[in-house]
Amino acid sequence: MGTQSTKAETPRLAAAKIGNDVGLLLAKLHATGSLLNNKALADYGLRERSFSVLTLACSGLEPTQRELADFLSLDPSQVVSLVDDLEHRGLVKRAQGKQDRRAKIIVSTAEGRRIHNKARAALEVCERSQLEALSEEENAQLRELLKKALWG
Amino acid sequence: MGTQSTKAETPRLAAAKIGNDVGLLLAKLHATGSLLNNKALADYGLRERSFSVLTLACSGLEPTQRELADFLSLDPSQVVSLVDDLEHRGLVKRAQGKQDRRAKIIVSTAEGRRIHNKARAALEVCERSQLEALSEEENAQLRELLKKALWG
DNA sequence: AACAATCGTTGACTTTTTCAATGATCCGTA
DNA sequence: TACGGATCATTGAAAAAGTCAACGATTGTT
Repeated sequence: MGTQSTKAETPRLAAAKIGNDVGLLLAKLHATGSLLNNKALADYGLRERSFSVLTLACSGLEPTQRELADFLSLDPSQVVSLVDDLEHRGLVKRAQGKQDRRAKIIVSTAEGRRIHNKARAALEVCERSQLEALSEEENAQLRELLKKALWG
Repeated sequence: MGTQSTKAETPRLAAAKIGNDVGLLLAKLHATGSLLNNKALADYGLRERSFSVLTLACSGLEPTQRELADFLSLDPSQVVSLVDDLEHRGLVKRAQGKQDRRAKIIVSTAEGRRIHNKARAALEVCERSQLEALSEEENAQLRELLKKALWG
């Protein structure tokens, strides 16, 4: 995640054409965001990824591990580790797939939902501060554009 | 970057509240983008990061390695590796800092600029396909929002 | 029934990230 | 001017993350 000074960074280099490169802008905003998010989630023993898994486990959508891997752009083996960790801590559990007995469905426990609610609140504060330069409307606009870019 | 199927992903899980989490949206778009970008840059022996460094080296802004690290959200030691690689291939060179003799300024060679132009063209095609769900106007809007979020 | 494909899991392997230590240099201050 | 603390690039080691092939169990297809 690189060296991240707390003092406001003077973006002398943003003038370069690269400052228009969507790939870099995404990488940069993602990097600084991850740092803040992970810091905020540390109080709950979570990181960005385990939080994502927990969120989906709490969603009622009953995702399989394969779906989690696809949705989160992770290798299936990484999902195994994440779920192992959450399961050991009693926040989620593996249930057998309904149509497919190979698949395992990840569902949250009551404790998992409790932790999730707290963590989510903390993350929202965090996200707001990350995007504080954006108005409420621009914030929503950004979300919509990202979603559209991903899923049309 | 995890398992990435070529077939269109059915975003069943996007319905979850997490589909509104800016952090996840950024991570996801960045992940899929990186994959495509790196594939496109492979023809030139570059990756996203070395391309970024090369771009800044070509910009005329005469960045120091420290500035590169800050701007690209990398550890200074990672910049050393990236510059080492580009320098060995004759695409950039290290010059002594003007005011500060500790610092090293990274500048492009003629060959570096040649490669950069080709790579940039390839990346633009790639980026356009990544954001094909967005209109030209939305594309520009996304850029502006990301820049504003980063630098106000 | 046989076959290829898919799911979760494991383990090995590579790459990336993180961090502390170092010599050179800069800057503020006594 | 000289001292002391800070910053720069660099190195190397340790930790974390990512990649990949193989496996048993199960599925769907022929």
